[in-house]
Amino acid sequence: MTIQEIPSLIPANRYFTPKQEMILQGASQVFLRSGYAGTSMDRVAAEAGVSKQTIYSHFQDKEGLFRSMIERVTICRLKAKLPLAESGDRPEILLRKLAETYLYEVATAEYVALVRLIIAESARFPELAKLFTETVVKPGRGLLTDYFKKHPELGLTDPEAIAQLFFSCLVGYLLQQEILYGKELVPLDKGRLIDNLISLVLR
Amino acid sequence: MTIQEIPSLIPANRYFTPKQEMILQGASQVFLRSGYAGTSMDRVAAEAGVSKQTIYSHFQDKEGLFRSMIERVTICRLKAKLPLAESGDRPEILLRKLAETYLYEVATAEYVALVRLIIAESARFPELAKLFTETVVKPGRGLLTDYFKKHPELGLTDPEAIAQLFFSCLVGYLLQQEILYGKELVPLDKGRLIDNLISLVLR
DNA sequence: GTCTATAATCAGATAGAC
DNA sequence: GTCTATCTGATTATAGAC
Repeated sequence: MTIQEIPSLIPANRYFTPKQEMILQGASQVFLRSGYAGTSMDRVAAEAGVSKQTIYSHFQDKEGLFRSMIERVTICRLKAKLPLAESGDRPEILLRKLAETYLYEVATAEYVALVRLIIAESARFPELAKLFTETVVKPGRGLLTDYFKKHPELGLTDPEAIAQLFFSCLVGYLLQQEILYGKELVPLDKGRLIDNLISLVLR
Repeated sequence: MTIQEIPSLIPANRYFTPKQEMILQGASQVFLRSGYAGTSMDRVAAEAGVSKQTIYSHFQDKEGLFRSMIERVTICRLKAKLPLAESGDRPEILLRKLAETYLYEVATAEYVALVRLIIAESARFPELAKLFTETVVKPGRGLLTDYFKKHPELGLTDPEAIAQLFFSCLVGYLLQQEILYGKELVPLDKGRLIDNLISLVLR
């Protein structure tokens, strides 16, 4: 389940020069913290330590910069983290690995900010929301679906739906706790969610 | 489980005059379609059929208008929809009612736009995200938690976690399918999700 | 209370020097 | 290629007439 499977959405895995990387680094800082509209090109220039015109000479405009930044962060972040599940693991181990990897390793503050930003701009930049779905959700769901299909002894008659449900649960929990202030208002420990999710699927 | 339980977040259930209602109606149209930054006060004035100064005479500024609009839509929408579950129902009926009400009745296009907007502005307007959590998540989770506690025969040792999981699943599914273009890329029928969610919880 | 016209600000994008 | 300085358009908010 590698990145190459989504050719239409990724612009040829574009190469960036060191200066472009600097700009993207600064851009990600500001965009992830302040959102698309809340980010000025002046601020990005200051953060990246270059002048505004330099940004415009490397990226077409603000939209182009934003697109490149989201693509880079989405792909970098997921390329490293996902390929971990050994199919030889026992079901309980595999499911726990998946859920824990997602909630404890993938779901950093930066990742949460990325998700919020992609949701916020999903109408203006639908292709970025689609990239996220293709890069994060589809591989994860596919992996788990295949696993369930290979293990009929688990008694899961609709592997695809259970796999979707599994990840929906994790994403919904994250949204609830980290973005909608559930942590303050209706807190629930990550471990408790994981334990109960697994026990529901496997019992 | 009524609205009065969240006094700190709701500004005295403020009364709006007919003209203010007109403005809020226009504001909700534009804000929900174009987001906070993408909405100009000129556009709101045109949509509401009043002049800009009239808006400013009724609402302090753009932020105040936005706050009032979100509060009104959130409360109106949820006040009507949630109080439906009869505790006398059999578990399977009750869970199905809850899930179906949420996905088929509550989750209209307008509701999805509201959720997206609240997430998008959750950093700038944390009190609105909190209002949403208090109005939607907390009552739903509380209702279900109480129900699970009254029915130990279901064998759910951690009612609170299962209740959170139940709603996280629904919200995550909605986010995935409706906002992140899962409907196009990794479609899954609402009915299949509901059937599988219920079968996991009750089996 | 409501409208028209206007002030003030800000941010995206560009021109031109080096 | 990179920087400083500038232009231009849009937008929030207000002043003042009716």
